[in-house]
Amino acid sequence: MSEKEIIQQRLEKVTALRQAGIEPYAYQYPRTHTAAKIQETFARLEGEQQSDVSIHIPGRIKTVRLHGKTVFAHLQDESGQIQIYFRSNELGEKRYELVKRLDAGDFLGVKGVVFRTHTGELTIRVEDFALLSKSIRALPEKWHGVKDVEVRYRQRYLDLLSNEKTRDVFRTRFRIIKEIRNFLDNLGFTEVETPMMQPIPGGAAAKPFITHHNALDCDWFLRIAPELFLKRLLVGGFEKIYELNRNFRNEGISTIHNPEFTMLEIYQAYVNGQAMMDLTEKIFLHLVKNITGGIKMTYQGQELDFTLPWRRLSYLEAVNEQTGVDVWHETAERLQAVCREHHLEFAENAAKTDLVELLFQHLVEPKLQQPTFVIDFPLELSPLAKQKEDAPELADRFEPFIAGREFANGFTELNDPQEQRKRFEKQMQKRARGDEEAQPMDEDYLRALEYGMPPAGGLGIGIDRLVMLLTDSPSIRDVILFPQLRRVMHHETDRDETPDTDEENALPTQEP
RNA sequence: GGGUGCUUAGCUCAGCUGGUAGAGCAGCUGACUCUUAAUCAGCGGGCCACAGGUUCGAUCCCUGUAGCACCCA
Repeated sequence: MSEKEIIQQRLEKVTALRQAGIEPYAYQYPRTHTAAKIQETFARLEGEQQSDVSIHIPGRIKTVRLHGKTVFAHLQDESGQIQIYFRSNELGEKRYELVKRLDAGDFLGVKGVVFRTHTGELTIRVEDFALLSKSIRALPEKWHGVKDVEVRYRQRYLDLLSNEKTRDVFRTRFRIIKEIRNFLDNLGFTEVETPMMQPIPGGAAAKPFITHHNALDCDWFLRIAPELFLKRLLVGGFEKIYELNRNFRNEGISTIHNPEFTMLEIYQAYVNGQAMMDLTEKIFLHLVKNITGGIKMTYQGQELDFTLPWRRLSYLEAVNEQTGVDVWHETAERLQAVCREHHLEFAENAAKTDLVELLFQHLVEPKLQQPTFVIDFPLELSPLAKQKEDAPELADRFEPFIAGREFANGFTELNDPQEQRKRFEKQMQKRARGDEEAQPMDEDYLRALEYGMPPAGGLGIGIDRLVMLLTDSPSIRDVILFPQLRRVMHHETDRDETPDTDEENALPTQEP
């Protein structure tokens, strides 16, 4: 039977139910127990015993096994599954006829007593039931679930309702986020909110998404980072703050990049980058212990050891070691030659630091499997970070790498407004040379610094990659509920059913 | 942006050297009052992603397009 015919048939069931005086889409159902609660409460029920009182439980029918005068089915709710058992002689012929018309996928509420079957499974002997919502499409295959990755991402609800593992990953994701908030709140940090729509997209090296404000007739940008606004809050007197929310970057999509992603940024007044490095270790250790249960864990078959302290590695020394060249003191020509040796492409006008960064990304990063802090980045790559006290060409900055990936970025915040202005000017020169990711001048931010910003440490942690790590997921799409995919116009079946409407009318519009 | 691969029933998948399509699940009919991937007997269900080309004939070969995946930039 084709999909269309199944839908047609189920719609006929809906009509038939209404004619019989039964509303197939209910408003509510009382719940005394969840599936997990039943398993827990009646765990010691044995033999002919059954619960003294009737319980009520709503859920979705996952499987149905029809046996003439009896029916077994499994009901699934958020907590798990419970078997339910219908008997013709207990329900009466008329009610039993309705049971036989139920489909996998329907939401059902049942009232009954709990007992254990001969094969030992806790089961509800149904005394009464109510249809809560009629499903008119066939559920994914009960044994394999949805496998097609495209369906899993585009119709995540099917993935969630048919694959236990997917539910687990997202439960863990939201537990991680909650755990981070608890951890920071306990340390006295305040969670704040700053603009998602910004007049100047700053705080990171990335291309922004552009949006348009109609009333003001001007372009705004979806933020690539909240950094510059959070530091304005330091100027305003906040001392320990964090923001945990979405950033948007207009870049390619890959297994570790989604155009919108979740970022945690933390700022603390009166401490330096070293303090933020300590905080990074504490946060990671806390999460690894809480989520995986130990201090060592496995990611994609590789064991990772989070025992403190993590290895510290100088950025330049690491590149020197991998290239066998003292990169900082070489000419651009020599660095270009080294890049070519390793088959790395670069722009003809690339600055020396860009070439060194290229070498770092391709030769050093893949080697950093065990948790490692890379420290002392070139200042030119760090326009918002303070210089190292004893090495002004370097930034007082660090990035932790795990499994060959960057997980965070932190530094002592630059609070000298004159120096910050110079850094912006240098970025503007890069922009003029065609570097679209160089950071634009932000006069409003400079003015804030001129009023005085306390010394402070800052830290940003990419939450999606962190969740990938802790759930052993190979792709960022596995940890984002609705990852960004290309637009598909309409499904074949939807097209004929959709009435002809003007494209404009189909879009939601805001009332004046 | 470049390369490679995938797209067959609602779902999970077969399909040989080019001869017009198969299974299991789900669905429908029937049997069955402790089943659990229930079982047994039967029946339906396909624009083989889309558009061209080659051929007497294309799910299969060629070209293009779309979506997805992986690798590279």
